[in-house]
Amino acid sequence: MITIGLVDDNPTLLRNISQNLSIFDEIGILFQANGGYDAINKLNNHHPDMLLLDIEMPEMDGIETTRRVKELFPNIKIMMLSVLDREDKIFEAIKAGASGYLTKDEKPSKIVAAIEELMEGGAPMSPAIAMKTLQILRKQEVAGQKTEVYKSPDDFNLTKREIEILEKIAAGLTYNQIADQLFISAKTARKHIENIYQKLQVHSKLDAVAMAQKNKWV
Amino acid sequence: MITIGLVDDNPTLLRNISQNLSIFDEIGILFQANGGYDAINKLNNHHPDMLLLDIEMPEMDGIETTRRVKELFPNIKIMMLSVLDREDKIFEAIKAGASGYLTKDEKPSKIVAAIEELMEGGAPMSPAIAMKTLQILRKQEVAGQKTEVYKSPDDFNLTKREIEILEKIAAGLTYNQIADQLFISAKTARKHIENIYQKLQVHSKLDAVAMAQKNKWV
DNA sequence: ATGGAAATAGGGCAAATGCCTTATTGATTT
DNA sequence: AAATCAATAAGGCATTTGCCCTATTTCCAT
Repeated sequence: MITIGLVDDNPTLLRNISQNLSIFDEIGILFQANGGYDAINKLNNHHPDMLLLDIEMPEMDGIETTRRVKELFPNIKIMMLSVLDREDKIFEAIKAGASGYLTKDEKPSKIVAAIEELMEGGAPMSPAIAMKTLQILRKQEVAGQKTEVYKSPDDFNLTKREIEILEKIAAGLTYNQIADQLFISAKTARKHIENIYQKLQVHSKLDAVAMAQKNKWV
Repeated sequence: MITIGLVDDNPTLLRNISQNLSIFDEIGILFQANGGYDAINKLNNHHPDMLLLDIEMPEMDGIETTRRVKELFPNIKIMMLSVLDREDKIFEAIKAGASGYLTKDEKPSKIVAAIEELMEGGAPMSPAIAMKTLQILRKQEVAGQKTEVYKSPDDFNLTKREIEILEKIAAGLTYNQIADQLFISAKTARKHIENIYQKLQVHSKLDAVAMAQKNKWV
């Protein structure tokens, strides 16, 4: 069962959503809060998998709430709820740490689907919002466009796992730390790194990171 | 009914997907193509609502195909199919004009849901890919507008010699190589580096270099 | 079904690294 | 003149790293 905290300053909406979701067995509403402060307060006693968070609230809005919740409880996922699909709000929300973004007029079944998708690591968004997100991405991309002489990890036959490891190296982790974070033995981590060195033709972590940075893999 | 063109160089996969989708009445497969050229060719006679497009193809890959299709038929929507979820491919694809991105292992029902979401103007993505997209967005954001406040080496009381050493570290040299280049003993080089670590509050070459880069000393 | 990656895990060893200590010399500051 | 600091040099030691080796399991493709 996926546990949820509901946050909205409008009591009527709070009740509506709560009722709509109560039909579904796979969803459990742990608590309801009427604002950002109330939500953070209740998080001290309840630990839901995710928050459904209204973006327009007085005092502390959804974005600021997201920022604070993410700081205190990084593994609680955040789904933004909004009546509007204001472009600037979307990317503020994503920046703050939200992973999903729904308009309030979605059908309950869609909301449940979105909740499940979020738990699977996805980023469910209502269509109009998803489209805005793509637009933002395309725009941003063009702005940062360079002479693209960067090689792809494919050119070196790096596997996904190896790229993952490379990121950890770049983060300055030791073999043991990498092993711990990826739930593998230190020996395996070292083996991966050996293979990376082979493929990249380097001979130290420093060289590997330099290579990764030069090609913008990190 | 939503009409579709299927493009994949692998005949087996082509057949599989086609069979899986044929069960659903709301989907109609207008044509199948085994590559980018073939697809563009067939688009002259058929006009589907969207293309399901394999990203890894010989000759013309999914991204190049997307670019050309979007140029010729801007209102045909593109859903990328891929076995991988490589970050660089994702944003290449989005830039080229794709609106959806699925891994091939999705269940048929999910694929159909994604197709419908795409027609509603959304941007359906498999969870892992959606997460990558958010990461790209967050990263791009930081790159775009940053008022970064860089510290000076003086703030850490680094001496000239120490900065010189730091540059050598950043260049990936070992203690011995640094010693050779600066005409000092390896012991001295190591001592300098110890002092640098002290002052920067770091504990490895990697961390020291990261710090140097963050503050634009290198 | 069979072969080949990819991911996992481990042994062993020499070199490099990180960190502690002390010491000398010259330059700068007080 | 004394105190400080930067730069030099060295000894010692535990840990990490780089690089050999082998081996199993799973999954994918021929």
